[in-house]
Amino acid sequence: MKKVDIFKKLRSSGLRPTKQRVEIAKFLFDRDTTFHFTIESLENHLTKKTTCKFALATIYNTVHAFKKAGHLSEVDVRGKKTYFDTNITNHHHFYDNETSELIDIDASEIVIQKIPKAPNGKKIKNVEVFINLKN
Amino acid sequence: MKKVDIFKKLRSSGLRPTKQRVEIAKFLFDRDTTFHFTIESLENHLTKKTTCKFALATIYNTVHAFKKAGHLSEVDVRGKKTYFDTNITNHHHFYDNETSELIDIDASEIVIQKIPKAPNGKKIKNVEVFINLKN
DNA sequence: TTTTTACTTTAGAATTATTATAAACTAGAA
DNA sequence: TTCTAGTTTATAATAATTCTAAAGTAAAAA
Repeated sequence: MKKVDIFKKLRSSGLRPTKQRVEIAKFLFDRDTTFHFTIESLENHLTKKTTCKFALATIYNTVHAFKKAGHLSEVDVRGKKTYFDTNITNHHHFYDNETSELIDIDASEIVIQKIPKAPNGKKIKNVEVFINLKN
Repeated sequence: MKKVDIFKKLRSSGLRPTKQRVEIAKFLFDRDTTFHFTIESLENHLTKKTTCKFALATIYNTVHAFKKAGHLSEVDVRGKKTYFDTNITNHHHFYDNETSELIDIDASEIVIQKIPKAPNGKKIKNVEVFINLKN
């Protein structure tokens, strides 16, 4: 992923490229592997590794705008904090309870042989597999 | 499930059978099908359908004691509220985003053919399948 | 380039779900 | 019946998140 894409991400999310937003986008999208984070972990990084100031609200707003635009997905993890994922493809997760770490599993790595059909007038939107790990 | 079990549930959770706890246990366990709830939905029912008073803390404490004793399980659902399930067997869920409703799927209804092996020194604790529904 | 306007950031307040606290109450043992 | 340990309760505290309104800034208009 190239740096130039960052501005595309911002534009397509309806966001002006301010200092803060560029730093957030750079950190989230200018990387090769997918990345899992919480607002808290993102804030820690930003305040440590960049020179500019970040209000929490700015981080929340920017992350939500990216999510709304489809550049980030949200992962359901037991607990209070919301986890986000830069991988927006259909995929699954390992979750390590000891370290609270998420690991992506490519959709092709899991094959489901049998699945119940959706109830009444409903359809299946997507299937998420969550594999809890232990030591 | 019979009413007599309720006292067993309470005892095995280390709880004295107070008015409030008996009502909660009766509502949760004296039923044929599994039940999904949040603390809020449980409180709504209890205040409407019973004569005794419930402090929120009592509901939280009782539900957590049941969970700790293994009489309730927790379900990961996107959102702020914690969902509980009276089905403590290994099973899966449909989730209807429109109605915020959970529906149990028996473990035997889903067969997984291919699954990645756990990373490094980790083992698979359990596999949860979450099927999102749409209209 | 300057002005203007609409969008942004920010600190702090508000909200929501949950947990902790400490005083008044109660079940069950003695 | 009395006593003691466990309970309920209202309220405060905490944690994550969202809201707000004033001060700041990017980009369009002049």
